[in-house]
Amino acid sequence: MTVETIRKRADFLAANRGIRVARPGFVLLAHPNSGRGKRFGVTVTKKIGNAVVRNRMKRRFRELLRVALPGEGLADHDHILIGRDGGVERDFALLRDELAQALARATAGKGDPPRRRKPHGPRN
RNA sequence: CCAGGAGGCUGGGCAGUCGCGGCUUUUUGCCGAGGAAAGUCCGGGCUCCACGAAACAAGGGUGGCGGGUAACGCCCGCCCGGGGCAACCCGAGGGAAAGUGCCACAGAGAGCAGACCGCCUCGUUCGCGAGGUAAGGGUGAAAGGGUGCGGCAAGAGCGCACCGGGGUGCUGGCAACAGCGCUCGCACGGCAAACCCCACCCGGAGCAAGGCCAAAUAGGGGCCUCGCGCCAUGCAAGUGGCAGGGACGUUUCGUCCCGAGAGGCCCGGGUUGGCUGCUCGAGCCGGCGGGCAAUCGCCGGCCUAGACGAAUGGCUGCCCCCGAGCGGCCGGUCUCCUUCGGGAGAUACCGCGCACGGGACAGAACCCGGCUUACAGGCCUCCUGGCACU
Repeated sequence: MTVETIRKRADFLAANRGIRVARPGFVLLAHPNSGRGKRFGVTVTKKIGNAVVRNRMKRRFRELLRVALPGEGLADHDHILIGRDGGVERDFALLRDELAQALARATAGKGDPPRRRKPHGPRN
């Protein structure tokens, strides 16, 4: 089976309301998509680095998801990986293990609390 | 060999495996980032918009001369000025005799010059005063040509020679310009990256340009068919009454609501989306020819990413380059011993082996020509100066 990529902005925004699991190199979002199969998307903001760094991170994340999703992904869910600082240098095998852990937590329904927007004050 | 100058190339390689984007005969196979893809600073192609042509105005740009080019602010060659022993490097390099403006501070004086000190002459009450003088001192970024000789009271282009400069003629050069002659004692300080003047160039916006297709739902327009009860009032919209239909409640009845559209066909616009523009082009490679060169011509061959939440990646092995570390190692080198066979020790340096770490700047987004900036390491060519050798 092929795993589709997510291309619509609305889907990315919807995933924000799903299960969220944070790991050192990335944040995993999982959100039910009403029967459209396993899909994935990648978000790397300009905060992470220049075009070379961002593209490299996206390529590595795609490879991670391509390997992991058919076996460990959540059925009929959108999976989004958000890049964090340090995700480019991090060892690929380590990232693979961390993605497996994150998917296991998401399957069990245990996510980290969604990020709360603080109108003022420093972000933790 | 050392030091220096100029220019060009390259930007890890091979293999396996799992993937991604295109094309494909959809099994299979082929192709798939850069020299800067970057900054978006110039110049074009291509689109749409505006516009009789052209000129002028405004605004912006360019600025020695000649050539190259589709074009350029780019490139090549040359000239002039400056720097360097030299190779070579640097220069926004038109006009200051069209006009306006500025030249701070210092200084006596800063642009139709100017006597502070000094020098000279005369006078003198010996304190100094009057006059001459731009050679010397001092100030300054700059003091109205420079050096020398003559001259003079002291001086001064006052006179002369050479250099510089202005004017003019001849010669060479396509030209910028150069050389030579004659002439003028010198009249015209600098700044135009101050305004300005002169010559030449420029319409605007950009592939989110532009073109095509178009579902569901809602809405617009046209035509046809059927329908749009009665009374009162009002220009009309509307309002009231009666009749009709519906909802609630078991019915009489009460309360509330509805009461003019419906159907068919056609047309146009158009959101999300899809297709196109989209890669055959001022193209790349090789050869020959013209030209000092930039570059141009001819012939032959080749097709070389076209993505759009955006494809080039992950892992593994071998090799290459660099770094520091470990090992004294059948190498080199050094020290000591020696029966001259060799032996023992050392390891800064060269070489060797072993694991370890690292391999730059950076990712196509309509396409070309440039410029600028970033860049680990490696390779090549030419030239200059010096030293050594034959």
